Amino acid sequence: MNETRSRRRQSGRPTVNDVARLAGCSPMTVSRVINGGETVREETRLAVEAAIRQLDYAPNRAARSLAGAVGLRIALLYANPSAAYLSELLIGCMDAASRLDAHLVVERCEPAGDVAKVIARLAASAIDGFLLPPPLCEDAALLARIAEARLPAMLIGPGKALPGQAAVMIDDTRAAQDMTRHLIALGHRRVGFIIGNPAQSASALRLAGFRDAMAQAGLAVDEALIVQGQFTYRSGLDAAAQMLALPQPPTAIFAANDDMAAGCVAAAHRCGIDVPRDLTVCGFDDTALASTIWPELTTIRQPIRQMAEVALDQLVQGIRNVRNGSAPAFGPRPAHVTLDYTLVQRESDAAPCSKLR
Amino acid sequence: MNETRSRRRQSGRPTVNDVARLAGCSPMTVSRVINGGETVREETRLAVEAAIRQLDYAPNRAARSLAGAVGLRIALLYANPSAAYLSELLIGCMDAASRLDAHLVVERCEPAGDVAKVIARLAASAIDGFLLPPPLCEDAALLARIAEARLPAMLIGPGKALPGQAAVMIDDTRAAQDMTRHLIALGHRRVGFIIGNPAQSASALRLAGFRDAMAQAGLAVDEALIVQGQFTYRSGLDAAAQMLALPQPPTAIFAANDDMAAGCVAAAHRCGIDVPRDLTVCGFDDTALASTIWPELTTIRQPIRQMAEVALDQLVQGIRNVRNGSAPAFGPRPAHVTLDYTLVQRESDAAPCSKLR
DNA sequence: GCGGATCATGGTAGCGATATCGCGCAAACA
DNA sequence: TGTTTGCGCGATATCGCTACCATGATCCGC
Repeated sequence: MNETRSRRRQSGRPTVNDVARLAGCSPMTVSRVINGGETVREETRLAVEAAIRQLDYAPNRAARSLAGAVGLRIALLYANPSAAYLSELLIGCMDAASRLDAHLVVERCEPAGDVAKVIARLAASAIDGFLLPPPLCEDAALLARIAEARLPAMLIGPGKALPGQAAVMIDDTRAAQDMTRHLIALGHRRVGFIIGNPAQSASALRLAGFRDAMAQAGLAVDEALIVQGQFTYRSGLDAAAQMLALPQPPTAIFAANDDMAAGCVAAAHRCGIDVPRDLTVCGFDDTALASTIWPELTTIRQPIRQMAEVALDQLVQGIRNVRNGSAPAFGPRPAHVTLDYTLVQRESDAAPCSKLR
Repeated sequence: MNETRSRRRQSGRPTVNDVARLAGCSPMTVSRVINGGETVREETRLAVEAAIRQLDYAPNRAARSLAGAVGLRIALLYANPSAAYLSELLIGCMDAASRLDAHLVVERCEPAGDVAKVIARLAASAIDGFLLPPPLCEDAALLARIAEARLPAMLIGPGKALPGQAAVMIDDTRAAQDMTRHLIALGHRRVGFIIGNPAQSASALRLAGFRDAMAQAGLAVDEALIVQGQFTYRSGLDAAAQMLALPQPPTAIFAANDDMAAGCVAAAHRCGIDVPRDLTVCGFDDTALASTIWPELTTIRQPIRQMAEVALDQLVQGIRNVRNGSAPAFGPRPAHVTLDYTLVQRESDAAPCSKLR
């Protein structure tokens, strides 16, 4: 009767018992090996590991969490619904969450709102950690509340690496440098720059990258061609209008994000200036807008999905390490992870038009 | 010893047993009630439901799936990465999925690609049903493959209700009527319309709504003011340019989606026409673009999130009903669900300017 | 009015893993 | 030598729920 396996058996997947039998030990020992067991002889461990490999065994999640391994609940907070960013983020997080067997709680959280209440509620509902995409990852009040609740957080794409805060990001400065070099390589000499919202530190980094690259190419930067924006379409439109009204307008404008770049294109069209023939415009972020408008924008793409995955990986691993005692407290151990971006060339850039040079 | 509750007890959460005790029945009956029990007396069901509410009981996911309730895997296929739409959709689906304890598999699927292969792979990986947002919900080849695999699908926002296909949608015709009436109420008489991509049936419905409302108001429609578009920014730009070049241009343009409306605004600005002072422009869908550009678009918002939730609800319930035998096969029982839309008034509309009248 | 179908419900046995004990056995101590 | 650790490991008891029968009750047709 033992050999007539219950038909309830969900799938042909091997179980701890199968592994144990093959390894010649008890299921308990198998479990110990799997969970970073400490008191297992090397020899035994190897046998178990071999058995696991041989059977292609993978622990059953449901059983594991039922048996006491409390579930891991991660809150993904978001504020600025830059939808393109959010959807990529969500997809990355969902993938990682299902892989890591963590439960993802997605919640909107406006910085202007009652942040403390949101955190308190989440903390009370047994949340184990936070994932904070921009602009939340730079919200000091929010970070303080989370720290008070003694909960770990992982920052996604903050401009600046905050000490003591684990983060996944790209190198904004270098990306801006690359884009600037790209413009210079096209032949542009008078290049304008529209700065992003000063409250987000990525703005300063992108500006610095721009200045660096210009300086390295031995090009002087006309301060009249560096205009403050706010990351909004409208601010880009205004900034571009201002630059194009100059006696000697730029032949290219690098906007610190796509929304502002789209505004630039609109401003140019209003002045009867063709993009990219008479003016090159490029953005940053590669949001949906970049490939919606016409001409489609040359921009910098962040690997948002991958960033989300890495962030969740790190967060979950950190929390598990604390739980099983192999780490005293959640700390940014691998500290900050920096991933690669891509320069996406589309249709909004070209060599400068001779008549405007 | 029975009263010294095991310290392994994960949380203070109530269990089926608690509910059963309170309801005066066995845990088994509680389980039946929860899972759309069929053979449960009305009286008993009510008692159980009352107990569940009183204890604020919620089934334990892990236990449920461990106990043999095979997991429900739903594939959400998407193609056109209109990011705004996608992120709303994802959030709605995730909410519903976590509530219903279904596993969501999100996958990109280009209609141009090898659809058959994608479906085959998914079907092989034990997918139980599909969620199809536009434009996939109108892809006949895709629907045929899914039908061949004998898997249920739920359409989200198809223009037309396809017989035999369960769907969640809004009334496109009525929404277009409402928007048109709104324009008429503002005083517009010469109203242009940009048709969407002819491959999506929503296009025809929106056009029909426009014509209906105009006719009802006793206004003649100048066929020169009805231009074919493609749902893209560029097509909207071209269509608007064409209309504005007419000897007697419209005072308002209703574009069948936001991208095209944004193109209209750009075309107007290029001609030195101010929006909304000299020209009213409105869109449809309320994607992120609508509130990104300037002026922000007056448009129609679909309750995408809610649509996603309803779709998943229906799909999961349908599948569970088939599984537990209370339905012979997945069928569009509540058939088509139609949800309400909202007319979002922003800054791109105004009463017609007298000088252009 | 009786056998057999159908219904509403309960008892029991797991699903696959881990928590908790406790047992041997070796090294370390008194 | 007797006792105390401590380590490596196994037996057992759940975790919360549902599948699978078994049960008694009601209902039907002949």
